[in-house]
Amino acid sequence: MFSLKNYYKTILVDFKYTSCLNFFYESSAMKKGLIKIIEISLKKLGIDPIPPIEIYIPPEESFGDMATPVAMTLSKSIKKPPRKIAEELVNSLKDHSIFEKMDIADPGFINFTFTKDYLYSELKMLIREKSHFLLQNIGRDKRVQIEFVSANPTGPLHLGHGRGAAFGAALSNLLKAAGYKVEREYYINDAGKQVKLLGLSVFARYQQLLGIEYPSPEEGYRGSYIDDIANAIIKEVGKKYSECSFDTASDFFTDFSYKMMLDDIERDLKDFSITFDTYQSERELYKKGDVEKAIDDLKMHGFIYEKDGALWFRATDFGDDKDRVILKKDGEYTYFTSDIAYHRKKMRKGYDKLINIWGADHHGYIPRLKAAIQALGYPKDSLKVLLVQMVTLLRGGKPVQMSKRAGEFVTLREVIEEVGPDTTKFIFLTRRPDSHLEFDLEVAKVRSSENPVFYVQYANARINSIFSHAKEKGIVIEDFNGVDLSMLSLPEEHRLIKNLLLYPVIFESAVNALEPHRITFYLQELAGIFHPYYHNHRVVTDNVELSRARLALCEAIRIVLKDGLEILGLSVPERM
RNA sequence: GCGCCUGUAGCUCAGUUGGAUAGAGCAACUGCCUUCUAAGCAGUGGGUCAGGGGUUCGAAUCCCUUCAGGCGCGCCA
Repeated sequence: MFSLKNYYKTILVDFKYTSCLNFFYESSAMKKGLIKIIEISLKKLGIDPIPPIEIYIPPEESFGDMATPVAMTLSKSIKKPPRKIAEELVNSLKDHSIFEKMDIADPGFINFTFTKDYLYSELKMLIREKSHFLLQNIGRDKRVQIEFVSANPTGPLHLGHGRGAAFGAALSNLLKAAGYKVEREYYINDAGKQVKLLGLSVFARYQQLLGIEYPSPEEGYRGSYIDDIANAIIKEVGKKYSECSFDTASDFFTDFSYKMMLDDIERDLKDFSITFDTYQSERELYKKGDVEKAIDDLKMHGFIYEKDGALWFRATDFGDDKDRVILKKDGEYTYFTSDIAYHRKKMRKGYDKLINIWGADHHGYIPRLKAAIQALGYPKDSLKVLLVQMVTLLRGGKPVQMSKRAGEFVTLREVIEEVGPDTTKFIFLTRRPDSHLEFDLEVAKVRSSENPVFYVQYANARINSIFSHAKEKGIVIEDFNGVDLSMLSLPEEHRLIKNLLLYPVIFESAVNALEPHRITFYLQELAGIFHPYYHNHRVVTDNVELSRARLALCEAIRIVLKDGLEILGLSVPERM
């Protein structure tokens, strides 16, 4: 009988692995193990240098479990036909007990099929050591800060912010699961013209609501939320500021307004299950002298000059299109200036990597910020800016009119209320962030009964239900160790096991590509194998041993589903 | 004019960073609830991967070019 212990021994003997546990838990055993085995065989065959070994899942299930094109890759450099290389490699791998078979396909693909015993042992590992199986220490405790949403507190969140929020949160969860130390931050633009304009817009509305004629600012903010703030102020201070000038009331109105807006935003995010670890205020950067220090720093390094009565930063020294003003001739700083200070502060906190998630409309801003980071003496790629493309909101195929000026737009809150938070998130997370997204309210709503998100969640709920049923029948499993997994002999069961064991492969690729949506697609696939299996075969039957084995399989599925759903920031309902 | 993103089935989107015969969901049509949940299952149809050229064993994927859509090119934020 195959035993895991023997397998470890095989590896120890063959490859002189001093720490086989690392080898197993570092990533997918199936993939990494295979890579290692091939590398060693190639070395034995006298091939040097050994190229990076590519392993992928074959296009047809019948081909095998995993495949490599390495023979083709090598063909040129060692001047041998790919088929010949493949044959030699397969030959040298023959002794390994984990392969049921190895096939060579034209022009030189090698297809590997694992033994069932190997699959069972890996499945057992998944169930027994789930934290090790799921937590792959790719990040090695590196500190990453992810800044996202950071919407100006001058209006409610819209759907575009929602996309950034869903993506940012999922990415944070993903990296955290991958062993990074992740901090999520929201940058509050509470200084500068925009919040002041908000204050003025509210001030005008305040006067109007008190029956005093006062012009709303030309380019000011409108919409019912402005009324809400103005009414809240009336409730708070009554007519205290009626008929006084904006100059004297400016601070109060501005502060009151943006703080109320910020509360709203926080509440919206909370209802979307998005949380942050830290908030950074722009005002605070000025107050604490961070902005001054940043400018001094740049001056010291000689990247600042004066022209036309303003101070300029030599962004062109680092590849930007033009130099940028950091102190205007009217004595005000630009938005960019505080942003330099902000990122300087971030860098000085000692993160290994900064990730900013921005709306794609800000892409033109990247070169100047990266220029600033380099001018401050940090490597260019210490900051990674991920762009999230725009969202077009439709209703029944027709664009919903969005006029910020007229205050007519659909807020994130309204969408969540109409469509539901999980469905909304799922729609965001089934797309690459850089693809333009069409969000049709009618489609999202109509589909909400048959939405893919429920398909995945339902699989988990179903499994819970199976376990309750098993309990009623008197089958309770305290320890899966004693379960005989070789009872799982159906092709569907082997498919499920293989799919589960591939989760770490998908996970790792999602981490490396910074693309949580790969998890979403994987979960749909897993659920798509489980549901038919459930339909065609009963888990709990009179055959107790078989029932126990199938329950173990269900347990493994539940572990992976839950892990994936949690990474995506979706709820995991126990029953539906 | 310059820069960034996108173009894949009727619709919305994936496509393992260059791999084998390009996939899923929705929509359409046909069946299945006396069973551990029908938010489920089984089946059918659907493609010039925007067009053209190139790179190589191999391209939806990389390079060039044309076309189409979106966004950006402030001493605004």
